[in-house]
Amino acid sequence: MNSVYKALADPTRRKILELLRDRDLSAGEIAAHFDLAKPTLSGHFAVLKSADLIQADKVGTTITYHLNISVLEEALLPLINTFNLTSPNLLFWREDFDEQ
Amino acid sequence: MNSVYKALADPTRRKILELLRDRDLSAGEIAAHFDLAKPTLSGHFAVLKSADLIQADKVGTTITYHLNISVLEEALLPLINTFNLTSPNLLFWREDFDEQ
DNA sequence: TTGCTATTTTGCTAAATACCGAAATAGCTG
DNA sequence: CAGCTATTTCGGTATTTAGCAAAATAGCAA
Repeated sequence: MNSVYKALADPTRRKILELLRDRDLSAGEIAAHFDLAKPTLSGHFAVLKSADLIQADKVGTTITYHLNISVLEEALLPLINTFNLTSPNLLFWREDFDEQ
Repeated sequence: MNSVYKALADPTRRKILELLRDRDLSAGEIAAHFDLAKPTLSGHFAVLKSADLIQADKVGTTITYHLNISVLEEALLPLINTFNLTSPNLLFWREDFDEQ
């Protein structure tokens, strides 16, 4: 998932994801956390959307963004697994589970 | 930390890291895996080095690159922890590191 | 020394990216 | 309808990036 890694390369976008971890936020609420113009943030939303990392839900004139955490997981776990970045027990446990 | 994410944003560099996971490789050996000119690869090595993701050891005329896995860990674990990316069921989605 | 090998540095494009202000879109309300 | 709000799209610039060929560096060996 190259688009996910590209999306994560920018600190503003990582911060947006972090904000959305706590709760869904509108574009304006997110923009309030940054010293950047709204069109700039809108561009970041588009990058995150095209990587499928966030989802937009429009109600009236407000667009609420929601974190798509499973996409982040799907993209990063291959990396984590390739480099054994977590305890190997996890994989062990999973294999045990499989046998049942 | 930002430099690590920037380094990971390019698929060629992710592939280089993946190659170095198995064993240390010289610049030329790495270059043989790609259809890119050597100066281009050399530029990628420089990016990975400045992110401290790899280490260069020169013996004679050969430069051998070594993966600095702890730097990758240190950079990614905050992300993994922030988003609680360790649920074991997701190991089902394991796929080749840079597939698509 | 000369030549060969491994690799980087230089100098240059083309493409991508981040940013902004202004304009456009779209929904709401009086 | 007109005006207000939320957000995006448009058009532009400045910076960064990925790529290459050619030149430079550096070690080795005849």
